[in-house]
Amino acid sequence: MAARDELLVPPGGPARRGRPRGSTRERILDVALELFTEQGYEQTSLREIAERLGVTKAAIYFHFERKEDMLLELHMRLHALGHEAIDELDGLDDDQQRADAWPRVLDHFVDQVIRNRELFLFHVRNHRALDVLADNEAHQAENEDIQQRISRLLTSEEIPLAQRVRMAASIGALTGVVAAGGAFSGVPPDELAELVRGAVRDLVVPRPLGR
Amino acid sequence: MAARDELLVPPGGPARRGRPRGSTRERILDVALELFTEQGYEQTSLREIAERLGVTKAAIYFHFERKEDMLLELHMRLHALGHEAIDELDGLDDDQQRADAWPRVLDHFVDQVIRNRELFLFHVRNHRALDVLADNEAHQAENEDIQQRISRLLTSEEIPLAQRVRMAASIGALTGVVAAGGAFSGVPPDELAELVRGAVRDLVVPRPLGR
DNA sequence: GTCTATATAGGGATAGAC
DNA sequence: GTCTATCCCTATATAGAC
Repeated sequence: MAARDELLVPPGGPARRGRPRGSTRERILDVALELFTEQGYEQTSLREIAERLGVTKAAIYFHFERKEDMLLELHMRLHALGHEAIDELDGLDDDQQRADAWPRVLDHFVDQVIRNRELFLFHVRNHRALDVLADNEAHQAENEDIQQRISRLLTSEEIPLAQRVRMAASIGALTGVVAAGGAFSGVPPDELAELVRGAVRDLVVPRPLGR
Repeated sequence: MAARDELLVPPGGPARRGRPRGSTRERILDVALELFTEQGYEQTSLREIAERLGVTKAAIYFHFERKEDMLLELHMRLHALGHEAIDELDGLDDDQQRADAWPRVLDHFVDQVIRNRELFLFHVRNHRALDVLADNEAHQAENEDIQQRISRLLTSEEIPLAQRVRMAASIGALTGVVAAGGAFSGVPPDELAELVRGAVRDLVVPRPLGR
């Protein structure tokens, strides 16, 4: 749990506790996050990362054995964001209950996502690239992520189709706002989160009275 | 207009009018669409496409001068899908009017997208890759696409933030359903489109009476 | 911790035979 | 229209000097 929270410190953020662990390593990850998000993992070469930092490729290999390991570390930070949602869903008995709890879970999830826009966007744009981590131990352990649970819910036959469609739509709506990137980058996270919560609620909670 | 419609014939579909123009070329595009969607444009090699067709890379170069040209041709087919929406938006005077027409435009757009799921998904997953077409003549001519218009609307200061957020969310919602891929692939297009229309309408049309 | 140099693999693209 | 063979470039990754 403590370890989980530690993953959430903002990349390159202010409070660097304990040993001043290699600022270079952090700087590499910062640049990697930025470029992976912008261009995609596979389109980003080590040379590119190294150049932007003013070092050589070989220098990077001192900090990360493989290119994959950067992807892995960034992905781990993201996992932490979904844990509350997972815990909440796991506490329920069947898929219909999980579907009905969706508005509540989503409410909280929206906050997490909006507040970690860049990390989330990195994930959205690279989730296919994560396949390369398939046979990585550390990843296997931490895996079983939200994405998978959600897919399972979306295909569950216990839930009416209309409800499943709206669940998929609500995730998409959230993603859409984050992916609109530039458009809302000036809006304070709390304000944006509130607007998005209102929107997805209308999407996912049936209208009370006749149209 | 006629040419535009012709682009919409289903890839590898039944009615092949005029000269039986090279079935090989069509088969290449079919495979390309599938692999580009699945793995991404840049992650798909010509060797891979060729292998699946049982030919060699060089054979592909007979039909397409450059790899880009496959991307271009698929992209062109997609452009056609957005034209009604563009025409409808272009008929209006200012951004606020366009924003208010959004529900109507979206209604129609949902149909187009759902009925051409694979092509749309191809686009969503590869729109960054389209940058390589930046200096292509044929593309320039046809360009000025919906994506751009939408971005412009989303950043327009004439439209209240809350409304813009909901517009972004509605696009995302549609994308989310399509991207959920497997989950709804069994559902007939018309039924799915109707469900999605209902959902995005709740998102984008303000609730009539007090909560 | 960072460098230069190199090994190895795979990509897109072209030439020329059939 | 499709093949074989090849060119050139860039990618990840490693070895070994400083």
